[in-house]
Amino acid sequence: MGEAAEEFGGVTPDAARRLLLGAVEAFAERGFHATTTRDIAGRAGMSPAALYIHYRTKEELLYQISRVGHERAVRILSAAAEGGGSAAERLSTAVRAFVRWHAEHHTTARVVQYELTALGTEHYAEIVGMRRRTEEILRGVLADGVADGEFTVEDLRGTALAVLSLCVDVARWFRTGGPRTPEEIGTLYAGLALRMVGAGPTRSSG
Amino acid sequence: MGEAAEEFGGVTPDAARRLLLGAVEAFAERGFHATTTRDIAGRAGMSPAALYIHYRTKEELLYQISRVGHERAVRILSAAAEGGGSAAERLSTAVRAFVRWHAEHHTTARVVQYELTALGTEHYAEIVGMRRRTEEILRGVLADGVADGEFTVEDLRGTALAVLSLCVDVARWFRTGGPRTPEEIGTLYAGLALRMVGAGPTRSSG
DNA sequence: GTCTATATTTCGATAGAC
DNA sequence: GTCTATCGAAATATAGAC
Repeated sequence: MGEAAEEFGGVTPDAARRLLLGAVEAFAERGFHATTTRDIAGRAGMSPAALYIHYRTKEELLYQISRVGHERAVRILSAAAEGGGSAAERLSTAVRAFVRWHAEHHTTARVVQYELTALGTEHYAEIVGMRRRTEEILRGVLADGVADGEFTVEDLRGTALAVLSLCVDVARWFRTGGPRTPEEIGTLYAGLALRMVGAGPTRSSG
Repeated sequence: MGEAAEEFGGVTPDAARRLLLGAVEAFAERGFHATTTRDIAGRAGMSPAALYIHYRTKEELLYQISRVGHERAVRILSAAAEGGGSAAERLSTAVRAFVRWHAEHHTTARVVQYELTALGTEHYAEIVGMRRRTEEILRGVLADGVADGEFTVEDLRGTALAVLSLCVDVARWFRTGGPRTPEEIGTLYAGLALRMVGAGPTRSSG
């Protein structure tokens, strides 16, 4: 199927997982509102009615995708950001891992990052809370680097947001089979992020 | 109404412009597929049927918004990128202007940047062509800077795409009344872009 | 050009057999 | 737990009066 299988491997029963994977693909291709429950059920090899045995509404499918995806994204970012090493090393590792996830799991990531607004009010609020945590984690690394004198950043909040923008947007344009591997993009972006905070390798000025 | 009025001021007759402005607002808030023609007509103070006097389909509204918006965005970027000065000056001016437009006209920009996939096949192809031009313009500035020795960039294509990601993503998160003005974000991002190409002011290494 | 009224289609979700 | 069949609502787009 797709690279989304890895994210939702723990979902049971089997039919519920197949429906979730079908929904990820469909939402990523067409968007939540343009996707029909018939389409989702069809991708899972089931009748339209079968969807409602495992999920109460179409929105609940989006919520589960969004929740599990955000949990994974936060975990990946925090594992790198709160690991060992200098602020520069942690920033580099965090951006590389975060970007790599957005490229490798671009189908899931696209839904996670760009279909938020289709969530119901309460689900939306919950997800927004997780996204705030994401910003805080990255801002913490930048603050550490500034305190250490490793980074030169005037607008901490704005720069952290910019680095996140860079990472997240990978999900929008990445296509499997393109000229760069997820690993290569991760390495490129880690270098760009270091430069953005004033810690990157610069030219030998001329 | 909104900041979109400026973009579409030249559209006549009056009813056609009001419908376009209503569509921009609705598409930006809910997305193309979640927006009803009744909603658009309602925002324009008209009946649902009146829409079809001025536009053949809902998709044609999106196409007009997308076309005019992309034309404006390309013009803003190219005016700065192909102006005078060093590569660093042109990059700085281009990013500042491009970001500022995405912030000031975030409603239009959100539709322009994130509702592309709802376009019909032929319209989509036309818009993709304009977006390729956008990438080429920015890549040209970066190439100039590398040739001059002003910039240090290994992956020209990847770095140009990253700078564009940064600019475009402003339309996703910007809210009027937030802590920063469009001008301030433009200045911040111009500095970040310079750093990304190895031309930014860096710390006095310790 | 704009309205009221509606044709036609399609969608999300449910009922009931198995 | 899955299916066939379908309900009721809502959508895009059109018809015809004014």
